[in-house]
Amino acid sequence: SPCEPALDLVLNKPCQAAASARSPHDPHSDEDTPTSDDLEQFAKQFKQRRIKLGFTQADVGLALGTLYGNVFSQTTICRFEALQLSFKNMCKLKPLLNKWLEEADSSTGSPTSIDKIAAQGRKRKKRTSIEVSVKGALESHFLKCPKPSAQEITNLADSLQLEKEVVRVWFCNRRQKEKRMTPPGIQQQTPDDVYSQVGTVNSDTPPPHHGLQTSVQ
DNA sequence: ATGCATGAGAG
DNA sequence: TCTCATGCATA
Repeated sequence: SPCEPALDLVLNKPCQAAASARSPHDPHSDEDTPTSDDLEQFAKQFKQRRIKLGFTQADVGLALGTLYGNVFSQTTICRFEALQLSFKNMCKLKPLLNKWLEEADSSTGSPTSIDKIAAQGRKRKKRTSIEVSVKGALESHFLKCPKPSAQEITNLADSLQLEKEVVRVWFCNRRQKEKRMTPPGIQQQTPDDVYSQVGTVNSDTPPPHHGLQTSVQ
């Protein structure tokens, strides 16, 4: 079968090797590649401030547009806050959101001009809803072969009675999901869980510092 | 908050 | 065709 055990469980991690050829002590290290933890911390702080300031995710997305010309949707802001974007994407967005944040609370009540760049005419395919049982089938296939060939996609689509294109896109989206900073299949433990976990009769202490997720269940 | 989709860019 | 950034529409 054309599908081989190409289990590239290579968890995407910032390939931040050298490249930081700057002076030993950098005062304001703001223009450097942040670490996963930096992003996590920032995202949390961002969301907190955003809410305290009384803005919705959509508000922020729009503000970025009227402020820097880059409009973003509520979806993107939401995913940023939840770390559901790729590491690279997070890094790109952070500076923008950071600047908005600064301008947001220091702003002397300057009314945000509402700039609408509406109107886009493009037939968008109606979202096809995939049944749970079918999703389960796709998921199991994905675990065995995350990158099926065109032929396999066709066969799979046929057996599941779905359009080939739908299956193809499903795999693309599923792969992208794996590349998020917070991939699916991992339970985000709340700070409280950390304590309730100390009592566990377990000697082999889990990774001292989180960061890399392990396999999916 | 998230599922399925689009389109640009790379190959 | 795939990846990647991004979002409409819907749960």
